Amino acid sequence: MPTTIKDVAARADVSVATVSRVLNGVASVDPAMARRVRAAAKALGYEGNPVARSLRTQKSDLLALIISDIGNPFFTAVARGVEDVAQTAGYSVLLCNSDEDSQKESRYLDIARRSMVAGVLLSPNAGGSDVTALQRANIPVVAIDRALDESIDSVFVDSSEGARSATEHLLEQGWRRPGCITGPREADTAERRARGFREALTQSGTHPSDSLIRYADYRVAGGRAATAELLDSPTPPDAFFVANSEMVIGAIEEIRSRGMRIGHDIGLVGFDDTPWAPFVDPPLTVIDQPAYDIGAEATRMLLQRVNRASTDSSNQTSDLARTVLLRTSLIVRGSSLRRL
Amino acid sequence: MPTTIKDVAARADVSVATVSRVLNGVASVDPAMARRVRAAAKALGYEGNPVARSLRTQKSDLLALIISDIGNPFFTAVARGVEDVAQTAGYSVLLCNSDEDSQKESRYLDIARRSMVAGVLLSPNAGGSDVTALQRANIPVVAIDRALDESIDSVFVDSSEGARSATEHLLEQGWRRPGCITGPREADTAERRARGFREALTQSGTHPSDSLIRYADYRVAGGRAATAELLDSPTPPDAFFVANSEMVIGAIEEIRSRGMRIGHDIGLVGFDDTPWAPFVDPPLTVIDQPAYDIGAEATRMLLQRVNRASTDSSNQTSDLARTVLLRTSLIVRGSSLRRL
DNA sequence: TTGTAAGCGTTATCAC
DNA sequence: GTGATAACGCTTACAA
Repeated sequence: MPTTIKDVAARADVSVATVSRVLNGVASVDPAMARRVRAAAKALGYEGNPVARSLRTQKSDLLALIISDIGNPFFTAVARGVEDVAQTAGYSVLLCNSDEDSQKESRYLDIARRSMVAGVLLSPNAGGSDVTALQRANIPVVAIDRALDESIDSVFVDSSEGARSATEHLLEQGWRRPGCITGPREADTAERRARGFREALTQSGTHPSDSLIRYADYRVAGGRAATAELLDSPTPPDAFFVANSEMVIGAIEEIRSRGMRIGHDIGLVGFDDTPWAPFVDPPLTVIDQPAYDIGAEATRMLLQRVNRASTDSSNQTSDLARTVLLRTSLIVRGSSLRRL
Repeated sequence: MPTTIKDVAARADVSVATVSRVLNGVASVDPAMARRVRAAAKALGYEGNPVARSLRTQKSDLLALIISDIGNPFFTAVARGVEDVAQTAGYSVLLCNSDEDSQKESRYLDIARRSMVAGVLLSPNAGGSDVTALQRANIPVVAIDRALDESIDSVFVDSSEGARSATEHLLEQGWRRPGCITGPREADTAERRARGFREALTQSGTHPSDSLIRYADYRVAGGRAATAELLDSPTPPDAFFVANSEMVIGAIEEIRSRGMRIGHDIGLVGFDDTPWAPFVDPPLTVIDQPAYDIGAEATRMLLQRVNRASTDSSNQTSDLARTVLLRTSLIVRGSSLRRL
């Protein structure tokens, strides 16, 4: 039986209304009384009941972060950024892993809404996510990593630029026929990365044949299968740009299993830096995303909306949605170099 | 304005009490009425308000999982196991990252309690965690990865056995002077792993000098510093057993920076398998923990407590705490082999 | 079997 | 400036 506001009121010999006012710093109360209240609250170790408060105010100090793959270091870095900013602003983060499963995702979206979270950060499922219920409930949403729709704030990197610079780098190193393994067709990041790949090829005067591109599932196994397919094609690529850090593991597996040597017979560039990238043999060249910053920035945007939503009772959808595009960077290591 | 129980009652032309009874399947109600209620609920898309329910029942269908490092693949695998079991049982998981910071941890512990979660899964902070408030509130706790205290259910692996087999393996491979880099003194896993290391040495007839053991912080940088120290000592080790997957990255960094070759000049065994362990140069030998199973099993234990706590009103601390010890396995790859 | 009503712990709207 | 009190949406005695 935790201390309630009643206990505090009784001890301070004031009404519960006054206690609430003092503790929330709303309206003005007699300084002496305020002191009594604060003393009583402290003495009793009063903490307040967030559930009751939520029921009454119809909101909480919880943020939901729904990510599509908790095993992906990119998302854990995002989560850190989110958490740091949220924490500082007095919010806590409910972290949900949808595992790229749209059923799980919509379940979590439901829970978030019904639990009256203050806002939702979402890395949308490849299939596209339905956030209309959230919008109807006036709960702000910010999309992370992938775009959602025009009415939703988003934070992500310029995927096609990243892909382009990866591919250009491969060509500069003397690889003749780069291939591309990207994510599922439904994911806009996958399309953008494929597009950047094509652009680089076109710009270099090569025709970007679709036979050099494979759409996989952003998973290790999918990456491996796609690599095998490409390698088995009549005119196999001599280098790969692989669009995330899970699939690149699969690519490495497959290449190794065929006895080919990365950095000699095959060039390789991944997407997303990881702690282990420097230690694989040879060290992995990657396109790095500022994952922490993505999380932090998205949370800042979300909290802006949250605050506006509470002040202004009007529907926030009237505001224009903002999109923040962060830059990737190329980190050159051994896997993309061409040693003969 | 979501549908409330009142709306359903009005539409079905019954009292709210009846609606509640039908939807919760408690007590018996007239079948015809029940049908009407269900129809109304469906028509209105009634979902129920978990916050109101929690306030009334003083519990929720949320589980809190507080882990000490979200960047560590071991914990993300644990999280997957937790989530799968929880999901199946109709619970959702609030995932919190304490980042090995006891302030953050106790903050999350507080939030969990005050949010009336049904139970808490905790990978205790190295410094030891205070869960007495949770126990007072009758919220079951299960410790993961590290032991907490005798009154708390726990699930973890036999750390000293794992460390012993790692060290024995190193000796069998012909390394003469294995060193050990373990976690912080306050973490019982760190002590246990150091103990296993010592035992293996003793058993082989060597005296396990403390100068071969370093306590670090389970982080990359700490692992690197400890490796450097050991390597700089008057009689440096020729092999390392490193007690987690973060620190082993630091160890590899340091060894490389000195131009030493793992698997030739230096042997190496890590703790925890990771997706990239097969690809570092040379592939990393590790002690593998069944992380997913740890999460799943811990959640099963927790849910047992949760159900008992709700049925039985007596204090659950009277039951004996259970400890489940899972087994590690040695995965031999190149880093522990001794090629001359 | 069903309905009425009392809470759960807050906040917010009133009168005073 | 302060205190009753209604309301948030639900569950659960207790009556009927």
